[in-house]
Amino acid sequence: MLENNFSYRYKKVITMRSVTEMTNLSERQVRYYEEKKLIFPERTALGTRKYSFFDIELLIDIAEKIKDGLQIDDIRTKLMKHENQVEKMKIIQG
Amino acid sequence: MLENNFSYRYKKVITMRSVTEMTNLSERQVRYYEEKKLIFPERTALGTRKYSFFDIELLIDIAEKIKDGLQIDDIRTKLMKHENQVEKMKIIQG
DNA sequence: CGTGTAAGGAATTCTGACACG
DNA sequence: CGTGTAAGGAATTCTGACACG
Repeated sequence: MLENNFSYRYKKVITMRSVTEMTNLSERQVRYYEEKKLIFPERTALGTRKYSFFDIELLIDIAEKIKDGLQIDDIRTKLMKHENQVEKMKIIQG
Repeated sequence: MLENNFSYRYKKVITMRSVTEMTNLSERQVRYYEEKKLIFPERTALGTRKYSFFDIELLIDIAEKIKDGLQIDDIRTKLMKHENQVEKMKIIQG
């Protein structure tokens, strides 16, 4: 029992199949969002994609924004902005 | 971003492949421990097993106990005792 | 008892492409 | 632009069994 809860959210262990089940997206959609640099799954030695719980959350968020009429490029820009802000907060807060 | 970190530990999403990679056990071993009622993976609609991070921890724990010379039946007994104690603590505390 | 292995079938995942609009 | 689909190959996972000890 050495591991801590915190890492579970970011560990890439989830298969495409589970991703489609949890997000209600198609494989095509999930791969397309990767192609468009919105998500970054890891690959096993044999090339199968692995996603984290965080990726799942992100995909659900992305799907919602698309449904609201946003374009993928804009979503990526927003995500990157948000990421930058998190980084800045970290630096400011020390 | 609705989900909470806590559930990640128990959600069954990890494939056999990842389990063997993370635990260094063989598929045979993992299935045998299930046969012996030490772990309880879920099944997808199509019959493939899914494990949680908690299952991974448990398997690592089990592997250690076996290496120490314990028998599987004894390990199961211990695990169940521990579980009962956790249950009792919950009742006592509230 | 706990684990390895070969066997065959069924389901998964991948890539690149064509299609629609 | 974002998504569906058919195509074929490669790797995964499953079960039941035989083996060793």
